[in-house]
This record gives sequence, C-alpha cells and structure tokens, in this order.
Amino acid sequence: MTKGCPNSLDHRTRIGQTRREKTRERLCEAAIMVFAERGLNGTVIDHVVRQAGVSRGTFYNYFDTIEDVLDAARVVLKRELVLLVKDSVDFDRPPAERVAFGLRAFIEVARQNKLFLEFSARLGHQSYSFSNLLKETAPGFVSSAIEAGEFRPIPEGLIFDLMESGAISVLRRLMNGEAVDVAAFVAAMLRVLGLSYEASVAIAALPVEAPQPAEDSLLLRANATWSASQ
Amino acid sequence: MTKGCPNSLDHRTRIGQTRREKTRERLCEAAIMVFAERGLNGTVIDHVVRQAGVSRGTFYNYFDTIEDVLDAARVVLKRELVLLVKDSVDFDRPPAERVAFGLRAFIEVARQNKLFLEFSARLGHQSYSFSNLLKETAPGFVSSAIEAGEFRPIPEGLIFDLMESGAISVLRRLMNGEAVDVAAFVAAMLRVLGLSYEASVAIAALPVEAPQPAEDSLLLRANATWSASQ
Amino acid sequence: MTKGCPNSLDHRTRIGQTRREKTRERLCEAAIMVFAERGLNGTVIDHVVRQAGVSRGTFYNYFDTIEDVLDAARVVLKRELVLLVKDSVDFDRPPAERVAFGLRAFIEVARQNKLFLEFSARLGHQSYSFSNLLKETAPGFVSSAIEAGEFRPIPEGLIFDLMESGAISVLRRLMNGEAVDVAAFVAAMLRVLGLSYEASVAIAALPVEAPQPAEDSLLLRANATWSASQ
Amino acid sequence: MTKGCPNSLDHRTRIGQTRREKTRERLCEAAIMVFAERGLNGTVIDHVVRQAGVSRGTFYNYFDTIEDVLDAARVVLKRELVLLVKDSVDFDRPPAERVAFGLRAFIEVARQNKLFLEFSARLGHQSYSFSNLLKETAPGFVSSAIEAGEFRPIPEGLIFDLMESGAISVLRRLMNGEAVDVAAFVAAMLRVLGLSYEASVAIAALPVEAPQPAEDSLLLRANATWSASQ
DNA sequence: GATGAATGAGGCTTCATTCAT
DNA sequence: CATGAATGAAGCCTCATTCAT
Repeated sequence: MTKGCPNSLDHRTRIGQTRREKTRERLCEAAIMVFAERGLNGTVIDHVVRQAGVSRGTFYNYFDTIEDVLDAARVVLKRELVLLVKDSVDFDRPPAERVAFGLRAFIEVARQNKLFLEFSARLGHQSYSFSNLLKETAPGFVSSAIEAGEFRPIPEGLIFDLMESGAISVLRRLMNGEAVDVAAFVAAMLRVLGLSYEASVAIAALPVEAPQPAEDSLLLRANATWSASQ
Repeated sequence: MTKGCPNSLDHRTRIGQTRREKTRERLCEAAIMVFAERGLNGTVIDHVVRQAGVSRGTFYNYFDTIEDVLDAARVVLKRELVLLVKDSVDFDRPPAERVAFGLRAFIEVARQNKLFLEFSARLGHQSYSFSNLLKETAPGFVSSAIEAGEFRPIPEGLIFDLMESGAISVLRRLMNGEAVDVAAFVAAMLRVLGLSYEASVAIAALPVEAPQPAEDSLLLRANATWSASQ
Repeated sequence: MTKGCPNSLDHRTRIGQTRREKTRERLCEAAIMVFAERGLNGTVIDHVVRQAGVSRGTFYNYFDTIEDVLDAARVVLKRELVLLVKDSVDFDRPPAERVAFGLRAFIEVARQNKLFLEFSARLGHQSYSFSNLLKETAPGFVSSAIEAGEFRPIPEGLIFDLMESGAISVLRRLMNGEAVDVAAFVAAMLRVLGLSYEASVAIAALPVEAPQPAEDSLLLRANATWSASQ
Repeated sequence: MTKGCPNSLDHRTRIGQTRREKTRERLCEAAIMVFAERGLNGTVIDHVVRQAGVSRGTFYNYFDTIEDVLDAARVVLKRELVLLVKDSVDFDRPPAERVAFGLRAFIEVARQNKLFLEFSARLGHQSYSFSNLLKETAPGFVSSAIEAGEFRPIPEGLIFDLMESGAISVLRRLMNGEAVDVAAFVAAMLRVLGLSYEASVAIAALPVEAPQPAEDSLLLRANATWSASQ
C-alpha cells in the first residue's frame, strides 16, 4: 500500500504511530459526542465512524466493539476530569470541605460543559463518575477521615455508591433542564458521612470557584464542535 | 342479532375475556422473567413470547412494543409490592421508623425473591422502585414530616432520587452476591432526612419482620417457575 | 348455538337467509368504502371487517379473499350504475349522442358521488367502468353504428379500451382535484369513432342532465356514510 | 492523509466506484425483470435481490424502498428508449407523422422486446411511457403543432393522458398474446388530434422501420437473460 | 352463523462484521 | 493502515387464515 513511497522504515513507523494515535483519538472524541446524544444503547458503530469522518473498516483497526470505544472514552474523560477537579480542591482543608468542593466542582464541570453533562447523565454508572475520581485520585481518603473521627463510621463502598448514584441523579435532572439544588445534594452527602444537619448545610454553602479547563482541553474542544452541530 | 338466545353471546364474551386476560397475564409474567435476566435493552420480543409459550403474533394482540409490556409488568409488580410492604409498616409509628421499615421491607422482598431482585436491579429506575411506592401509597408523607419537624428541610425530589438510586445500588450489590450492610444504607437515608448519626443507626437497627407474600402471589409463582428454569 | 330457541325450521331458515344477505351487503358496502380510500393493494381484510362492524371470522363466511369481495362490490356498483346511466340516455337519439351522453353521465355520477369517484379512480380497470356498462347494456351497439355508417370503421375492442382507459384518466384527475375538460374528452372519443372535429365538439357540448340516483340507492347511502367519516 | 502516495487513494476510489456502479446496474436490471413478471405490487425486495444475486443488505446500500429502485429502472429505460425511438423519427416530417412514427416505434420496441413489453404493460402509468418520452424529448411539440394549425385544439394534458393510457391498453393486449391493430390505434390518436378519418388512416399506415437497439443495450442484454430464464 | 384469540409465514430493516483493493 | 462494498443474522411488524366456543 505504501510501496513506492521512498521513506525510511523508521520514518514510516514514526509517522504511522503518530497517525495511528490521532485516528484513535478522533474515534474517541467522536464516540463521546455520539454517546452524549444517544446513550450506549442508541449508538451504533456507524454513528461513531461518521462523526469521526473515517471509514467503517478503520473502526475495527482500533476497537472490537462499541463497548471498547466507551472504555477508551472513559479513560480520556478521566484524564481531563482529574486535571480539572484537582485544581478546585485544596488539600489542606478538612475532609468534609474537600468532599463538598470536589462534588460541587464535578457538577459544575458538567453544568458548564453540555457535552460532558449529557455524556455522564446518559451513560449513568457506565460513565466516569465522581466516585471513580475520588477512589483513584485519593485512595483511602474516606476511611482515613473516618478513623480520624472527621466522618462517622459507614461502609466505604456504600458512601461511594451513594455519591455516584446521587450525582448521576443530579446530572440527569440538569440535563432535562430542571432546577437542581446542588447544595442540598452536597449537604445530604455530608450528613451521610456523619455531619450534623447544620454543619452539612454550612459547608455545602461555602463558595466554590468554578474549575477552569485548559485551553487545549479535549473536552472543551469536543464540546465546541458538538454544540455547533446540535 | 342473537336476540332470543340471550345467554350465548354473554357466555362467549365472558369466555373470551377470561382467555384474553389469562394470555395477557402470561405475557406479563414472562416479560418479568426475561427482563430480570437480560434487562430492558437485552430483551427482545422473541424472548418474551418464547418464555410465555405463545406465538409472535399474539404478542402484538396485546402490546405494541417491548416497553409497553414493561409498563404492564410494572403495574403487576406495584400491585404485589403494595400488598407486601404495607403489612410491614405500622402507620402509627413515627415517620423515621416508617421510612426505615419500608426501605428494609422493600429490600427484604428483593432478598427473598430472586426474580424481583434481578428485575429491579437490572432495570434500575425503569423498574418499580421504592420511591415510586412511597410516592403513590403515601403521597405528601415526607413533606408533612418535614413540616412537623420530624425531618429536616430537604427538597422532596432530592430525597426521592437518593432513596431510589441508593436502593438500586444496594439491590445491584445483592444481585452480584456481595455482602451488603442494609442497616447502614437505611441509616444513611435517615441522616439525609436530618436524623442524628446515633438516632439513624438506632432506628435502622430495629428488628423488622420479613414480609410474607400471599400464597397466590404472582411474584411468588413466577419466581418459582423462573428459579426452576435457571 | 340456536339450541333452546323454539322456532320452526322454516322460520329459522328464512330469518337466516335474510340475515345472511344483510351481512353480505354490509361487507360489500364496507369494502367499497375502504377500496375507495386505499385502493386494492392498500386494503386488508381487517379494514373491511372493521368498517362493516363484523368480526374477522365472519368475513370468511362470505368471501375467501379480498379480491372476491371486490368482485362482489363490482356487481353492486354495476346494478346501481345501470339504473343511473340508462335514464340519462335517450335511445332514440343518434349513436354519437348516445355515446356522448352516456360518457358524460358516467363521469357526472362520479363527480357527484365522491365515493364512487375515488373507488373508480383508485381501482382503475379493476373497477366497473363505462365500457363494461356499454358492453353489457347495449351489446353490439358500436358495430351496428359502424355498419350503419354512423361511425367509421375501428376495431370494437380498441374503442372500448380507449373509452375505458380514457375515462379512468379523467376520473383520476378529478379525484386529485384538477380541473378537467370533460367535453374535450368526450369530443376526442367521438373523433376516434370517426366524427369530424366540428361535429365532435358540437355534440360533446350538448347539455346533459345529471343522473338522479334513487332515494334508496346503496351508492347514495354509502357515500353519505363514507363522506361523514372522512 | 495519503499525501506522499498520490495514486493509491485515487485508484481505490476508482475501483470502488466502478464496483458500486456495477452493482447498482445489476439491481436495476434485476428489478426490471422482476417488475416485468410481477408488477409493482407483486414485487418485494427479496425478489429483486435474488434475481440480482446479491444479499438483502446490499439492496439497502443502494435503495431504500422498492419504489426507489423502480425510479432508477425508469431512468434506465428512458435512456434506452430515447436512443431507440429518436432514430425512428425524422424531425423534418410533419407533426402528425412524427407522432405516428413515434407511437409505432414505441410499440414496436415493446413487440420486439418481451421484457420491455411486460414491464410496460404490467406497470402501466408507473412505467416510463410514450407520453413521458414525448414530454421530455420534445417539450411543447404538441402545443406548437396546435398553434401552427397542424392539430386541432385539445387540452395538452388530455392528449398525453389518452396516448399514455391508450398505449398501455395496446401493450396489455400484446402481452396477453392478442392480435392488435396498431395502425388503428395510431389512427385513432391522430383523429383525437384533429386529423380527418382518411388522413389518420393513411398516415398510420405509412411504413415504419423497426428501431434497432445498440449492441450494448441494457434492454437487449436483460431481455436475453430474462427470456432464457422464463 | 358469528366471534375474536391465536397462529406463523412473509416481508422489512438494521447493523456488526468481513474482506478485497 | 484505510476504505467501503458486501454480507447475513437478528429483530421488527403485518396480515391472511384457522378454530374453539
């Protein structure tokens, strides 16, 4: 196929790898957009390749199933989210504030980025949610806080489940254009962790600055492309 | 038309309606079983008719889409659930206890009835969940309790969302055979409603008697059939 | 089924035959209406039985296929048409006038009876057309006129074909709400029969009185029912 | 993307387009054959794909409905017909002769090509008929001739309707193996246009040379294939 | 005779997957 | 590697027909 093209093997390989990486990225981005619009079950391979502007056969050079590309999309989103949310959380603050700030930052990202909102709301726990983020970026955080007496005892799995499923409910409401009392949700999660009603409400009400995505953020770029095509 | 022979038409009509009702019920039961195994998106009409032992065409005499039969199944389950859970809840007890008992009864039903467990866990909020039950059998219950000062202020939609999505998480864990601390979940919900940590734990730990399904319960019968075929 | 109804055999039989005849008629009428709306290929047995208000099974007591009921409908229409058009044609007039009056009366019936119009236009040569009428009510009319020198020689089959297919074209235009120069069509047919241009135009322009359907005309009654349901 | 290997993409594209065009043609040809045998309403997609020897899915890569492939078939037939009939008509002859020659050539093509005959007869006005041909290849021809006094006044739509429906009647007779007096039909059409009986008969009787299909005519090829399979 | 529930063959459409170029 | 034509399995839906009551 590249016969007759007089490049060195090295060069071809390098070029190839770059190109390969780029095509893969294009497919991921395209998939995020399509999943955001149609959810997992409404999406077929054709939607993705058309959005990506590649041929059907190319898809199979990178992924085997539509679920595979969802996995890849999750990884991409994780990378972006970690960058965004980490900045919003001051690691010197008490655990309750860190949870509150993290949750609110996560929801704020979704509020400001329609693409991410629809993706997360539509895919639910198949998306990359806040509890995933927490588990991976601050492992052991909750149990340490419990041991330290900052939170009251609760099975770690349960609190993750409740934060994840609760956050998804919130996002789904936001997606549908309903008014959502985010502070009330955050306060509820803090009470689950053992804070008093008053403390939960107070901390949930603390001002939080919105996360600023980097200029070259894939999420930002994809959101722009996608919003334009809506 | 059959004037002069006044009974034959009635008789024929009665027979027809009985048969019709029976087939519809069969389809509903079959649908519950199939949904329990494969969820909504994994289920196709063929699965249902094969499980019900009727022809494909018969399905269309009763329903138009697979979603329609899911709606019908939900109605059936609601009927059964109301009967089961109502018995477990003493209406004279304080609101917190009623919530705690209701939640635990709901989860207990699922624990004892594998079919219902898988149906609910697999369908998530497309199933007939605890918050549906609460909303329909005791409308206004939560807001009254908030007004009465038994619970602390929280948007009603939020508490329903959290109970529903939380309960589904619990059921999903149970379905996967994981150990679940149901009392901890119930206590968490009570804290969301504003109870103190100690009160939440105490009430969640009160003994609750398991709901006893009636002998002719569709759920019981279907569960038996289904478990046998597993 | 009629056991216990103490009628004499004769009476039952007579009643039965009357009822039988009435049901058959109902099916025919219903079929005409449905064919008028959907044509032959768009019509299924269910449409007919629903329009007739009888059960699906009853259909099979009278007809085997949808084409059979069309045949029956044709017979009904023929009966009605013969009554209507015959009155409009004075048998003492010269052949050219008789043809002209007959054609115009036929088209006029369709113009005044939307049901018949749509039926004829939609079914085309599967309907009961003017040439059928001519062949059956005045056999040999054209060839006699040719022999008598009133018309010029032309194969009889050809003139029937042209009148039939031409009339259907006209009806189709009428059905679509287009303006149609009926006199021009009639004149064209007269020229086909050998009349000069001037004679053809003159005769086609003679005033013709619209056929008056009998009060108890099935076509009238069915048209009313049908128009009401449009 | 393939910038350094400028020929490979072009080559692939060319190959692809060739293949694509060939398959499309196969489907069209197959459709013509099937329509010729079964008419529009008797034909289903499966018949076409089986005749074409392609898979069911392939059909949908080219057409959406059976009507779409009929449209395509019509275009193919038009192309062929224009070539064939144009040759038979001397544009310097008087309008009446041009009409007469055109009609006779059209019918002659059908007489010599069983496939085209059955296609046209079976599809009627859904086929590509003589009046279509006339309208598209010589627009305004009739009205000019009327203005020039060569034909007598008649609504243009009417003359097209009569030529189309009349020609179809003729073809239907031919298809059924009946003897047809084509000259009489042509003469009748000329009289419709205002010619005298004698002139109409004389012009209709002029000798006309049979149209000669090109060697690579799709119609010829398809007719051979089809006749062999009858 | 009338009824309408049940049937299943037949046609439609989508879409994951393969493969020659 | 990329392409996109071809494939056919799998679902969907309609409707003529049968049959017990």
